[in-house]
Amino acid sequence: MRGEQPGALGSLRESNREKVVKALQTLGVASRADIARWTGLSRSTVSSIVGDLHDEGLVGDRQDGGREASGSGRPPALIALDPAAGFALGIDFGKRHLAVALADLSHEVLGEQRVEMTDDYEAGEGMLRAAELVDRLLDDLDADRGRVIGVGMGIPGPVHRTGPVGSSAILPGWSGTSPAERMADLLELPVRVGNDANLGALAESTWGAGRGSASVVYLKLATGIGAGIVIAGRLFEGAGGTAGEIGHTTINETGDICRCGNRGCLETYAGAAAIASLLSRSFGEQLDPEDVLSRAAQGDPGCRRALADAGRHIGVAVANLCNLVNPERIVVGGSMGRAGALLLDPLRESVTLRAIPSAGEDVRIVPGELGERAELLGAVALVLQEASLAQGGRTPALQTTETKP
Amino acid sequence: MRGEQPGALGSLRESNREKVVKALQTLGVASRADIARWTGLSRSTVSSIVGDLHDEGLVGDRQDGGREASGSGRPPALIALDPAAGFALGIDFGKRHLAVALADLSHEVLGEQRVEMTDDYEAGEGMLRAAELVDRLLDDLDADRGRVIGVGMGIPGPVHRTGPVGSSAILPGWSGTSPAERMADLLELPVRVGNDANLGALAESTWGAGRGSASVVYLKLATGIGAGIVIAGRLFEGAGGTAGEIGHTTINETGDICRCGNRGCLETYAGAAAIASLLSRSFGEQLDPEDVLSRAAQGDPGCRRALADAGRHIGVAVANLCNLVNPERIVVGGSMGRAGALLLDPLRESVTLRAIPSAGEDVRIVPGELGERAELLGAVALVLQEASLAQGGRTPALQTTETKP
DNA sequence: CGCTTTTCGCCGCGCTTAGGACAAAAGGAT
DNA sequence: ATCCTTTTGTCCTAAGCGCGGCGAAAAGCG
Repeated sequence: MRGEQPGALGSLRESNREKVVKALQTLGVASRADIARWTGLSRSTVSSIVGDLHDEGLVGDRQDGGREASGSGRPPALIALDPAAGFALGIDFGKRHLAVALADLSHEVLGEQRVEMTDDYEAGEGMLRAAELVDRLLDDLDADRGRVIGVGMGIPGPVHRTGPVGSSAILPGWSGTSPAERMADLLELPVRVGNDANLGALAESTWGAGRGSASVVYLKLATGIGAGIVIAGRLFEGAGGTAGEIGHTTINETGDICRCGNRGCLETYAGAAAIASLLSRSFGEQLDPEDVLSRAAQGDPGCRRALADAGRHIGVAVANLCNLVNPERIVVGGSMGRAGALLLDPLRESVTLRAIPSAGEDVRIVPGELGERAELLGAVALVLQEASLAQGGRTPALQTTETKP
Repeated sequence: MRGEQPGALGSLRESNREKVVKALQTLGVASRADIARWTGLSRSTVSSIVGDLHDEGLVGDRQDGGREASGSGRPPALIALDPAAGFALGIDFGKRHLAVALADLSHEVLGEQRVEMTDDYEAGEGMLRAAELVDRLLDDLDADRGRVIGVGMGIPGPVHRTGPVGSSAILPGWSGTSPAERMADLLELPVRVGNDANLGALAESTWGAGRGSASVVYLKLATGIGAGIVIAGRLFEGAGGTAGEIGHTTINETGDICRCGNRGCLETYAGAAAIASLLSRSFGEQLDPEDVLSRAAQGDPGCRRALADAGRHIGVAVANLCNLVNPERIVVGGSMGRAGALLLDPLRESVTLRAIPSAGEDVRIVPGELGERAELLGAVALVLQEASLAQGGRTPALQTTETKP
């Protein structure tokens, strides 16, 4: 808060610019007068700002479309954000897949590409493949690379703010590298990184089941179990960027050893791998998590029981989370989230039983709406959230590797 | 007089006003040039704003004090927020005591009063006594009641945002009432309520061991165990205002029944009452928490062991909290917090062992600095935090004429 | 006594916004 | 067909605000 010249006047202009851009994002196509009414600014001011935006090529004229019958009077000169003014790129590195997506500034997804990968692929190889995918996607969509304002990158596992990935046991090849920098070098674009649960939280709270809630926790149930916390529309990342690691909540102080080194973590009870291996042992045949889900859907009592138990165990940790964070809504996603009521009902029951009453009553626990696309869309959202359209001062897509969140 | 609604311009002015007030609150006594350097604004702007504040009687001249030897040059005309411009009142309702404090806007505590009460006194009686204490305090200090800008009120137990206290088993007499309204009626002043842990968090993060940290969790260890979470200087209260209830973290799914209705809560293991009753059973004589602390300090091995075990149990819950919230600092207060290293060392050890490494490394766990005054000062801080000195005298609540679609 | 240093008040400049005047472009009424 | 009303967009002016610069004031130091 010191020294740095914000150029106070400029900041006022900038804030009003932001209002106008937001109005255009919300209204889609609008006249200058519409924007003035929506923002509360005067028509003159709006006209001036729209002029700037027009000169910078960020808004374009719309030769009307359909709605010419709005009464008598001079017909409005309709304008809209130029979708081609900027793109946001998202990359999702999954355990067994890789996906990229491109969206324009109006939050419309223009295209996606996805490839399956071998288990635990090398980080370097994954990034090369991702860069290829990005090239192909941009080619296919005929999108100008220079107008990409940023890249969001989803990584499973803890992302420490200082750059290198922590001790992620899910993708061991990623340890010690600084994926953001390498990806930024490869793509020559600014890159922001988020972990899978945080991105899912962002996506569900922006477009999915968390829309409109002030505080949303996204629970990703898969091989690992993670949570992303969104408060007042902003991701809560904690001091070091590792907030939301609910999978390593201690459920039982003398339980099994977890890959994190602790004992009795939630993941050792309710992670997809734990469930599958439990059932494999009992059934005497090798099951993977997908098998568990499909057999449970077909009515297999053992698989149903295993999912219900997992739900109850997760409920213990979620109840603790409700006591601590008291969120308004919890959105459950991830591959195991598809189990639906089989898992969600025992989870809800467990939460009502174990959370203190007022916290338990405040929260609504709902399934996610975005499915497998949650992380990918979240990576896009990470870029759109900071969409620097608002600040006019240029430098949109230079080689500057802004890896700092 | 003629430009009655400058609109956005006013908001800029207001924001700079806020900066100047904040600088004065931080610096205490300062010259205009000091403020300019601190805020980054120009000397002219500061001079103009200080002029406004002076006209409104909010700042006054300080005829120097001591520090005249700061080099050669024209001596600065020192100014300071006029302490008499406004007061903040804090009331702390404890289990066995009642305390009130008065502070001025420069965050200086002008006086305190404290009385002991019988266990579990009636809410109505407590509030009457509090109102009497307030009257006496204002009389003693010769403070003008009309200049009290607000009252902060500390209550042990969950405070639901909608007003009435939830099922607080600590002060059963308070259930169902709306203490804020009753107190506001009694005092004829605006009242804000916070629970004890939240207030402690606010106090320690403003004046105590959490100064300067972006995210602080305050742990109150007493009969109950609670936490207050401060993120970026703001209290995080959750959707319903009950965030931070760490005392009811489930430590053992099949443990003892807790007063909250759940089983195996942290409080049933590490609450002061639980420790004392455990030791009483073993020792065959009635011990209260104070006895445990004093005997442990004198070297009694049983009491030391009990405190260490409590620290370890609390560490389990705190590790979970670190995984979820990833705070920068944890401040330990409350009556049991006085045990010092006896309890803190095992707690730290437990956290390092059980939190995921990156979260465990980020956090520093330190004892509180404010002791018994934490809640009381926090109640004052609750008022000072929202001190509306920043917005100019005119049109305090008229500014909000939002026209959203 | 003069020089340096630091502070403070005042003035003008540039930027921004709000509001009014004015032209433009329709539809409806006569 | 012509005029009036209505809505829109632009231009111009007035006012608010912050910033930089100038000069005066008030010390200490040589």
